[in-house]
Amino acid sequence: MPRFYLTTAIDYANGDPHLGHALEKVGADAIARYHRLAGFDVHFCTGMDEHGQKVAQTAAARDVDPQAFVDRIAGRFRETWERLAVSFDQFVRTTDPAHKSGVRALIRRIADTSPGDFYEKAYEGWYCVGCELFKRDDEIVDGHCALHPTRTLEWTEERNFFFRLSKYAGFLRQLFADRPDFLAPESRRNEVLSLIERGLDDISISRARLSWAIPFPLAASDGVAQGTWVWFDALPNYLTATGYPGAGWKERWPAQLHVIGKDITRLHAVIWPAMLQAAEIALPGRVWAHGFVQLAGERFSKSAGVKLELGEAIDRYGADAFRYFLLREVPFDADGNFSFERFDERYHADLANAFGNLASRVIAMVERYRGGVVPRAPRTGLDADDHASIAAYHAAMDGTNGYLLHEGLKHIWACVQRGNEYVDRRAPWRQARDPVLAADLDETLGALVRQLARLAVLVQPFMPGKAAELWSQLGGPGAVADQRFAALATLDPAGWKVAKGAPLFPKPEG
RNA sequence: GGCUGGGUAGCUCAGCUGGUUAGAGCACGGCACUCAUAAUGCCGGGGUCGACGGUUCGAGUCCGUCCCCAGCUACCA
Repeated sequence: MPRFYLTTAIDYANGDPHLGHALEKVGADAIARYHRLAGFDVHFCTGMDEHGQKVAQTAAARDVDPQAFVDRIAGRFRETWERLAVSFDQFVRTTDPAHKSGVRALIRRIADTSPGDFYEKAYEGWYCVGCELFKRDDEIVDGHCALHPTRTLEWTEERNFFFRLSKYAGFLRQLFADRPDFLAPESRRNEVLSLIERGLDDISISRARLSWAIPFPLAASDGVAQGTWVWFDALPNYLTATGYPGAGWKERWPAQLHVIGKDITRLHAVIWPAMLQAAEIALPGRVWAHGFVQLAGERFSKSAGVKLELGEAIDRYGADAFRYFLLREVPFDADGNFSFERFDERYHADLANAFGNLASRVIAMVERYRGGVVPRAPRTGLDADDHASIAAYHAAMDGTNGYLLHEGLKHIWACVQRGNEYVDRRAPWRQARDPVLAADLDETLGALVRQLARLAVLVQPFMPGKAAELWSQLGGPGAVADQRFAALATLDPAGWKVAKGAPLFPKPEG
């Protein structure tokens, strides 16, 4: 069975999960579930980035131990993803002992494999004891730190380790030439290409005085202990999650796909490949940079003040509808908007009226006209037309053209629309009135249940809960999650016993 | 400041190498149907295609200038 190891970005443990985090996790989950249905042996990894000055400061401000603080945040993220049915197989945390030792092993390996890629350099500047940070000129007001005007700034020198990123410009240029699909969508790829052409600077990768960090494994010449700076701490999580450098890590690595936000493209498409190359470790297959959700047209990000209670949005119609809305409304290769007005519209139009009601009317007619048993029936034009839509669905979902989840949903809904048209055109209630038309009625109902069974599978990556409900109402064997796309063309529900349940997408009264 | 992408119906968008009356979904209006969550199907109204100028027999579709939005990036501080 082909393997498919995919990851999401790990989120910074400095606040609660929000809509932006949710888009990425839900999108990656749809990709993961899609690949399971396509027959891949999927490993889906997500997690938390828990070190750094900000975390330490926030924890201190609340008078708690940093580890206790991140434990609590990580718990809230996990709970949120579970509530959203994100089917991760692994939840990595950068404070995990295994991650920490993996990072140190990776750094030592680079030092061994590519001696000279790490070097020490002195850095000097104004240091604020209050912030425990060097300050840029624009952060200094009247000779004092803007945040700590009562403290005096100290002109300080410290030695840090640097990574010779500049050395890898040629390698990266070659990488992007050889593997045009390494980074997508194309707009992101072009940005990174121009970045590389402009030239790359070496990056600083350790900090003295950084206490809440993985101890940097190489000794500085001045004897001052260094903490590992973010690049070499967070990025390797994808690798350490495989157990690196322990036995068996190569069975999972390299990852087939990193799903990230467009704001961290540079880290994943430039720094990360260079790090791996320096260690002579295989590169991941692809990096996919999704866009952002905006709220009422305003930029929504970890630091922005624009907020929306995630719980409130999920509670409105449930996790499945929330997942559907996000992935349908926000193009997965660009930005999109979230609004409750739009959410309500789509819930009613797409889910309740079109999809839910199609299931409802078809199942009701099978019960009423055929005692609940799906009649044996020949294939029809409905099947043929649907298969064209299904081909388009795969083209949007399987990665060959990127991961255009919104397009995938669009093609599923073309089937839904076709199903409703078919019902009206065939008018099974009329066929039911005339015994001479019994075979026609069988054909109509058989075609429709066949379509619903297909739809349950196609929609499963997006709405796993509702897909299972529908599958169960149809009387399908086993679990919908265990179905395979390959078997869809020959899927035949003849003989299944349907049982109409509660509406799939009930409308709130009023 | 530079670079990239974009500005098309109320909303979200499609319109390939220029060619008859500019399309889809949602929203809105009318008709049909009654199996269904008063759901569905059909028909329809609605757009100076960011602005101005140009090329052409003919331009959302090409060229120039400008305005606006988003992203990447630089410099100053």
